[in-house]
Amino acid sequence: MNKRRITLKDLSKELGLAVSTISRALDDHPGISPETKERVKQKAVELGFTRNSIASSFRKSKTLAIGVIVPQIDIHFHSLVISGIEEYAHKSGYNVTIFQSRNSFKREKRITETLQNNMFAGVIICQGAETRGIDHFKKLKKMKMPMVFYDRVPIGFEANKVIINDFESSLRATEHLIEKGCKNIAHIGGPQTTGIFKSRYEGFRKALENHHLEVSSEFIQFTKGLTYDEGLSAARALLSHPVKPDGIFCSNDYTAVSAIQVFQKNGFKVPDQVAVVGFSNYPISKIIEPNLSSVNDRAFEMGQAAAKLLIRQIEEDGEDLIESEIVTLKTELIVRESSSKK
Amino acid sequence: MNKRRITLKDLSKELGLAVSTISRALDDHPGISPETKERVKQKAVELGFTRNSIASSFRKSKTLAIGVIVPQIDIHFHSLVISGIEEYAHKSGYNVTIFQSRNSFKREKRITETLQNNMFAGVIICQGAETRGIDHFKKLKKMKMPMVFYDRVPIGFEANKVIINDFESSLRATEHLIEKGCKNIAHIGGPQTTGIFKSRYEGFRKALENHHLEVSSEFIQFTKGLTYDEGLSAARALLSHPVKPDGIFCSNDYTAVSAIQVFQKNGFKVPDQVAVVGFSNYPISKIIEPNLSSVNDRAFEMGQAAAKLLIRQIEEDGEDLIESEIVTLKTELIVRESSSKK
DNA sequence: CTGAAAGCGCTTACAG
DNA sequence: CTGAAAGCGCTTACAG
Repeated sequence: MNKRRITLKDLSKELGLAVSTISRALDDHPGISPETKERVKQKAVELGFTRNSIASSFRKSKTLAIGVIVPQIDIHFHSLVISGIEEYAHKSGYNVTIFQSRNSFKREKRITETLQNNMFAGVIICQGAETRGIDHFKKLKKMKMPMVFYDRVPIGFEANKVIINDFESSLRATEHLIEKGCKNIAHIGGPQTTGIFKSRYEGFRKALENHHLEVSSEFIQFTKGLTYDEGLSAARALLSHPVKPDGIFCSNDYTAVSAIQVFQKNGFKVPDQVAVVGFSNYPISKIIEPNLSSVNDRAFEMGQAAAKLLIRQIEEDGEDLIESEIVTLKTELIVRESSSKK
Repeated sequence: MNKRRITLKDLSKELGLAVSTISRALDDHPGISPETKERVKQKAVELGFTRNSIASSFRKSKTLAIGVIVPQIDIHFHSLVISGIEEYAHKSGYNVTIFQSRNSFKREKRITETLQNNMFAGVIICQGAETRGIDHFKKLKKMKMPMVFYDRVPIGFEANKVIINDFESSLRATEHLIEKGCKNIAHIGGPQTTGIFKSRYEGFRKALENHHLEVSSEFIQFTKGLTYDEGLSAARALLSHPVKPDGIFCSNDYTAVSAIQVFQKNGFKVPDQVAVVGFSNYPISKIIEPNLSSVNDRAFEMGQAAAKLLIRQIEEDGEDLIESEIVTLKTELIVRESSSKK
């Protein structure tokens, strides 16, 4: 037999106080005497009362739950972001519910429909790679759902966003290679249909331009998903040309590791003959030998910032002073051995 | 001005049908005529009605939310487990809310208190390293909260659990080294206060015993957290002895990578002079050179199995036929170059 | 400082 | 096949 949960009514009977008084006492409502509060709280502990937060949310028609839509949670970048979100949300009394779109547009749309059911106070979203159109986001916006996007954000859609400056970060990373004396710098990049990878490529180009360096088209290797295996192929392609690069800027760390390994295996010294810089500062950058220089993309802080922005929006509640805000986090180039030429 | 959400009552007025009929029609209740169902559903779409699931949960006093307590979500093993949980839960119509204990016992206790508020239909838990006692779990159990533990599970507490056979897996991994001809096998292990790491060590011991091999205490290196850096120290300690190991079994992949690097740097050939096997089959095992042999710990499947077990328990609802169940997943030793001696 | 009462939006047992 | 009504547990505006 299931024991029934203790309710306010039970406490009310036990203590001979009105249900409303009990509720207020537990809330530390100002107009309740300290003695009463004490009695009520003691009894609540004694009977093992916990407020039914479903009933409470229902009555107040607001919840303390945040939804997060990510392409895939077991990608380190995303799990770090979620960790940051959870950290900040937890401090503020919110729960975090995760949804994986697995880069399926259909699934992403279905999730946004689920989110329209009042369960969530707000949503944090990283778009899937396959996302076409933004009607599903527009629908959420129309029903005033507080929203924050991060990393892969919809363009041409006014909303709160937390991003890093991919262009600027890549420009600086490439300039670092130039300062180290590299003249023939190659790039291993991601799909150019994705804004952030396009920006990283453009930052790379801009750095070369600023320093009047040329780059032949064979030195630009775009991959579909920046995987380790694609990185191996890209690096081999770079090696197949008569002129060899003396520096490589990669749009993530996996491909940078591939580049290091392929060049080393072919007798090149890293960093002296070819310097390599990656992007994301994954744990592997401190493990691979030589240690990999990489742009710290601030994933954890990105999560915290997104949660902060969202919760502010949830709690300011209607005073639509701010239409939307774009927070750009500062990145940092972490220089390690792979680009430390003498 | 906020538009008010559409409710059943609105549909009722629009269609001249009772609220109860609307509710049932949307539910595909058998006793409603197909024509009525059609009309109702059409109108619902037209007005953009979505059921208020808070109200529904409240009324039915059950939710479709699962809570997951993990030490830290940005550890690859846990993010993979969560991915598996989300995958299965999503298919079954459940949401997944995550909580990080960050290995703090205090935090873990606080989270279990949060979970007692009716918001969650069940919980999946991986204990924190610091957990002392199980009173907080007992409390959850007493209020009939469906629970499943995975990986680091409480001993002496009857509950559903999903685990792998750490002892057996380690025994086999060590025997693999023995079959490859290793005679002096060392071990880099985790804290022996944690059950799974103790079992891995014991599996290692058992394999040696089965083959009448001795091991000196200097060959057993326990670390606090199996980190890469601790692995480096442990490997150096192994090297500092006059007799060198010709095989190393490590309780995770990070320390295995450390071992490979330290031994290589000191002129040892891996696998020919020293063969190495890790545990967990992390992505890095396919990247490090030589590629690392490792035990696939089935993290994703563990998540799926845990979700399946939990949801079954939630939905069987009272028919307490099964007191508790322990699911043991089969692991698999993935042999790669690091242990492929000729 | 405390209480009585209404009502949030839904579901379901009961009635016809 | 459809409807009227009760009620889940809480919060809050109103009254005193």
